[in-house]
Amino acid sequence: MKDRTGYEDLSFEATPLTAPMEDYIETIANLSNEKKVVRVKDIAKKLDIKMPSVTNALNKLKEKQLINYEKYGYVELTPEGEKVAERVCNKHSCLVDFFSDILRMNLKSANEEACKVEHHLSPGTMRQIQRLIEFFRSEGESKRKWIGELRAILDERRLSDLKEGDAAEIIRLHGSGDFRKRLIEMGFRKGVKIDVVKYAPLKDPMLIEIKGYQISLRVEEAKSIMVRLREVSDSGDEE
Amino acid sequence: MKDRTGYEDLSFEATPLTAPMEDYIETIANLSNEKKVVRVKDIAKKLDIKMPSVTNALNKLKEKQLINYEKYGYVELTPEGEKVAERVCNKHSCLVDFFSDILRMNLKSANEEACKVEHHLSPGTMRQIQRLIEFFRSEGESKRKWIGELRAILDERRLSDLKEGDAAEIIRLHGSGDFRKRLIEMGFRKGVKIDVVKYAPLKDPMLIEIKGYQISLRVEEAKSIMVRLREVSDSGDEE
DNA sequence: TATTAAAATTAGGCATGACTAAGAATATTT
DNA sequence: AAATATTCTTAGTCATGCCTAATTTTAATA
Repeated sequence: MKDRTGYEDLSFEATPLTAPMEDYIETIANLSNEKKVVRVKDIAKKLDIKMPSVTNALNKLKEKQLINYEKYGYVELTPEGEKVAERVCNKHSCLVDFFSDILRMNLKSANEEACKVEHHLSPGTMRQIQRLIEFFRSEGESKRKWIGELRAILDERRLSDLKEGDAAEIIRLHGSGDFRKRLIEMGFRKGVKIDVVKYAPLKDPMLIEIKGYQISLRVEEAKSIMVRLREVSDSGDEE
Repeated sequence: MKDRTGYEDLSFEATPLTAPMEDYIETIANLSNEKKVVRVKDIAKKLDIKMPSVTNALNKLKEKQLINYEKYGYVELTPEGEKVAERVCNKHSCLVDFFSDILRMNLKSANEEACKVEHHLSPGTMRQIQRLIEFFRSEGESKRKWIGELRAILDERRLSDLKEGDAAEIIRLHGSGDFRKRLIEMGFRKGVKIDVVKYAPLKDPMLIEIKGYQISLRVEEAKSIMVRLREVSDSGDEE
């Protein structure tokens, strides 16, 4: 770090970015595509943190020469920053594909899970996941049947495992006794369609829609209802 | 947190464990199986951190009633701690299976990657991965062929992507010009077996063994040599 | 243009979780 | 049993990355 050597630049990119810093870069990249200019406020909102935290991070990213940024000004990625962003975003979308196309999770969950692990997987691992996805996507008659088989398995869930917006169809009822009887009386039978309207704030009673009626179920109860996902919901984050 | 309410216990398990804390629990569980007693020193060594850091963490885990631990004494998981450990360890081994059996990574890499992401995936995601693994393992004639196809793809790597201890077989040489010629002269031909002996400390020149000779290759050069993994190496962490 | 509103920054604080240095407790050896 | 080694803890430091409160700058409005 001594000056006067003429080699200061060599120390750049030496320290790999931390997970939160990668998140900043990723967020800035995404906002650049959505908006004309990227402001501190936008980043704070997207990451659900307060503005001073953003200002602080931006100063660090500027030091690393990953963004152009002047006090009270807008934020822009440098070419170097773009490179990082591309790397991170590629990881992210690869993981989203994995979680949604292969593991059959809805887009919202896929995105959330991708955000959580994208900073921690090595390039080698990502490459293998990428290939797995490509293989699943490549054509082939016998393959299609096989993938269908797998999806049947992956799409079978406990009702309690579904997310808001998921649509499903009853396969069977586990459990026994009074509760089971009550379910059957309410119309819970094989083939009947169910939509998950939403969860209570505490995530416990879940509100579902069945045959036009909305019913609130305790999560513990919903565990005994096996369903098959009808479509991988595209539930975007409707603001 | 005010006292005199008589309800202090209710606040336990309220805060979910952080990733490092989960690591401590996991490490303690593993050491319990390996050794008679678990000591601060063992944990420090396993996690590659210094002893004071361990002491510090143990005090926190004790507060959360996840371990039994007295000053200068041994460490033991409480029943509550065991529960956490089981949850974490299950995640870990499920991920190791995924990385090794499905993505075809060697055991060492699989373990490393599992360590990095195991704290970040939700139970729902784990369940889906679990099912994917089970599906791959379940029998079926046509399935076997299909899996073989997938493995052929996943086992094809650039020589530079292999890890220490991996064994492979040359598929083809990319690149062109002098370097390619030189490779061919040295015996790099389709079908020839290669073992990765080790990487230099800086990870750049890699030392391989081919036809009984050890050769040092620059990673950049090794990228042009496509190989097929011969066996998923069980390279344990030989101390 | 003066005033108000919004956005951004500075300053200072806090929780995590690592570290070093130094001293105390326990084990091992002689 | 005394001396030495090892292990462990305490005390204090540091980097991250978040926060709140207060201030400053910029933008919008009257």
